[in-house]
Amino acid sequence: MARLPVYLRILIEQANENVECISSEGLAELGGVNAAKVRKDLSYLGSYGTRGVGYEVAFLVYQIRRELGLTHDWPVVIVGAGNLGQALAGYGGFGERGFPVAGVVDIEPTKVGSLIGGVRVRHIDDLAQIVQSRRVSIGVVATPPEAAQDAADRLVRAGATSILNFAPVVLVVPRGINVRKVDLAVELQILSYYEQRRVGVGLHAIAANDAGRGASA
Amino acid sequence: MARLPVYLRILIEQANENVECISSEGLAELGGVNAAKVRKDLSYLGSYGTRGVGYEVAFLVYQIRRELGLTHDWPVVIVGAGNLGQALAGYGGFGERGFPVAGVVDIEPTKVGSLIGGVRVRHIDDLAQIVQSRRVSIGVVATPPEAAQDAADRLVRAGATSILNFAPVVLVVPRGINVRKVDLAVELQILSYYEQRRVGVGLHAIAANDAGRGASA
DNA sequence: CGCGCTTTGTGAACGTGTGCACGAATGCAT
DNA sequence: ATGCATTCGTGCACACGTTCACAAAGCGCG
Repeated sequence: MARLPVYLRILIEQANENVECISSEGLAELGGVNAAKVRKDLSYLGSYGTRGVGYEVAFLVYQIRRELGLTHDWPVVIVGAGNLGQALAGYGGFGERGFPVAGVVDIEPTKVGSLIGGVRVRHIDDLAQIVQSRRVSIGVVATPPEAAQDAADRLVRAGATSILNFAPVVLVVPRGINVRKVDLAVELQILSYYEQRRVGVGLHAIAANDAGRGASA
Repeated sequence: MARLPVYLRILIEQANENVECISSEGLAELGGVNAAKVRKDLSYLGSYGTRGVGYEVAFLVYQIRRELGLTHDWPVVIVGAGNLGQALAGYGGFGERGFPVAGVVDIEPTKVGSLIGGVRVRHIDDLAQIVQSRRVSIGVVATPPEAAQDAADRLVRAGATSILNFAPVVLVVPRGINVRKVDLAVELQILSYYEQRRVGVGLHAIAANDAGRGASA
C-alpha cells in the first residue's frame, strides 16, 4: 500500500487541472505502474469506481486521504539542525502536504535559537515539551549516525510513535514504534550496483529498472 | 539485493572495531533482519563463509564492495541548488562513502557562483560539460517538481545513466536509464497511515502514552 | 583420530504481491 | 428498448522473496 501516496499526488494534480474523472489505465500511466494493480489497490479501499467510466477524482482523493489518515495535519518534530535538518525544515513541501514542522531541536547549544524556515531551533531537552504540547506523533531523525539512537530514544520517551530516520544506522526501538529509514548513501550504492553491472552486461541493462521503481517509456 | 549496502556499512563498522569474524546471526541482529536471509544474500555472492566459524569481515567487505561496484568512486552531479540540493552538497557523507560531488548546477543565474560545501554552483547549461569531463554517470535531481522532468532530460542528454530523484514526480526516461526515487512526503504519509490505524485498531498501548491522542474524524 | 559442537549453504514450504483475463456493470447511440 | 463499447472488480496462476529445517563442513578437544 506504499503506492497510495503516489496515486494521491497524481489525483490532486489532475484535480487542479479540472479533470473530474480518470480511468485506471490513465492513472496507471501517470503513476508508471500496471493498470490492474491500480484497480486492485483502489478496490482495497472499497468499490468507488464506475464501470465503463472510471473513478471520480475528487471522491478518490477524499477516500485515499481518509485511508492514509490525512484528514488532519500531522505535525512533525525534527531532531538535528545540521545540514539535512535545516533543509527539511526549510523545505516547504512538508507543511503543504499536511506535515507542518512543529519544532526543530538540536543538542548543540550554539545552534539553539537560530531561525530555520520560520521555526526557531530549541534545545533537545525541550523535546518532550514540544511533542506533548503540539501533539506530535512523528519524529524525524536528522542527526549524525552516532547520535541517532539517542535521538530515537528521546523521541520515544517524549511520546512519539513514528520515526523517520535519515541516519545510516539501524535504530532499536520498542515494539509498537514505527520506523522508516531513508538512507541516501544506500540509494546511491544501489545505483552504482546497476552502473557496475551495466558495463559488464552491455547496454541491455533493462532489468536494471527494478520492478516497482522508476518509469521508463 | 538492496540489503547489501546495509551489510556493508555494518561490516565496515565491525572492521573498525577490530572484529575479524562475524556469524550470520550476529550480522543479522545488527542489521535487524533474519539470519537465514543474511546467509542467502551472502551466498548469492559466492560461498565465502567458513562453516562452524562465520564470515571473515575484511574479505566480505571486499566482496560486497566489488559486487556493488564500489571499488572506485562514482562522482555525482546535483541538479538544483535549493534547500535540498544545498544540504546534499554540504552533507559530507556522500564523499566519504564513495560518491564525491562533482558539481552542483542550477537554472537560476542568481544562484550560480555561490559556494556550497566546497563546490561552486554552475549554470545548468554547463551540465553536459561537467558530466563528460568528470565522467559522471549518476545525477541527483533536487529541483522543484515542475522542473524535475527537464532536469532529468538534461541529465540524460548529458550522458548520465542513473538518476536519483528527490522530486515528487514520476520521471519519464529512455529505456536503460536507471531511476530511483526518494519522496520524503511519501515516507511521512506511510507513517501517518500506520498512525491512523493505530488509533482505530486500539493497539495494546505498549507505548503507554496517552492512548486517545490524535483521534479525530 | 574420531566425536561433538557450531555455523554455513540450500532445498522446500510458505506467504505475498503481480499481472492476466474475463465476467459484470454502466453509459451511449440508434 | 436493445446492442455495443468501455471500464471496473476480481478469481486465478505465477513469480518472487521469506522463513524453516536440515545436511554438509569445518574446528577444537580429548
